[in-house]
Amino acid sequence: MPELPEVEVTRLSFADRIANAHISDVRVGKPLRWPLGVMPTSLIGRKVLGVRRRGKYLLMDLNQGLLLWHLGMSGSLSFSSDGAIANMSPKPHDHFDLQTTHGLLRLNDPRRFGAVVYADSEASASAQKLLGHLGVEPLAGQFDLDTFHKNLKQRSAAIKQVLLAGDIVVGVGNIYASEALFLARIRPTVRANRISRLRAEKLRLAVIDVLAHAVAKGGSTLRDFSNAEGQSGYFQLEANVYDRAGLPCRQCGHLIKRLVQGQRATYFCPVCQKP
DNA sequence: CACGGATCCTGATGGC
DNA sequence: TGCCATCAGGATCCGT
Repeated sequence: MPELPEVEVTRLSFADRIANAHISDVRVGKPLRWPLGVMPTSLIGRKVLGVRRRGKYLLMDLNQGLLLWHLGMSGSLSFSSDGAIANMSPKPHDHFDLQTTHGLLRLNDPRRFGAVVYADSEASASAQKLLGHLGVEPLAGQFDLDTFHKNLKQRSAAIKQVLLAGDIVVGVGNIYASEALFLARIRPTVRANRISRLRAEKLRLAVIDVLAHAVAKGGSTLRDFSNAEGQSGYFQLEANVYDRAGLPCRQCGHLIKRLVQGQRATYFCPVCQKP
């Protein structure tokens, strides 16, 4: 479900409200992608210091250790400060509850590709196994052209798949990869190491632009996205190419094409986007 | 070490 | 209406 913008919007919707809360209970539902890595009851009494984001992970700092949250393909978080949701019994796909003195943080994830993982510190092996290989943050001023272009030159895979891999720059998922490549006018099948410095700069700016814009719009192109306050689902950002196979390009009118790369759908305009 | 494919799981959708 | 195949926002593991 979530790419970087959805994760960030989710974070913004509850981080302030949960800060300084104390964990009063933990409920674990069906197994998620990875085990929690600690006895759930051992978290009771700890204090939530804040919530950061790294790529598509949310990092919840506790006064001792931290929790890493990932929403996978179909996950979403809800947080209720009042008692309304706090008293609601879990629905079938509610697989993790963090009850705090400020409210209930609940993970709903039908496909269970998401996870909540405890780590003693961000530098610990369990955290680094998940975070250690991640690329730079695109919206934190660390995403510079020299490094980006140098990294692209070392990769022979298609640029779409290199973006998705997340080890050069994080947060670009399947929707925004197609959208960014459209904005940069680059064909998704172009090998990364064949991209000129000039085109790498266009792509860098396109990635920043599409992600920042989606965060600012408070949501995304996702049909069923809702933040942790339950505000949902407006399709605010109009996709240029994603899920538009057979429809006319908004720029030139030619028909958008769909192809499959690494078992993932890719959409592009064969006229606007050059090999 | 980078690449391509298989894999985890459930629900929605479309064709017949 | 039922059944089956296909597809879906992610990321890891494995063989090459």
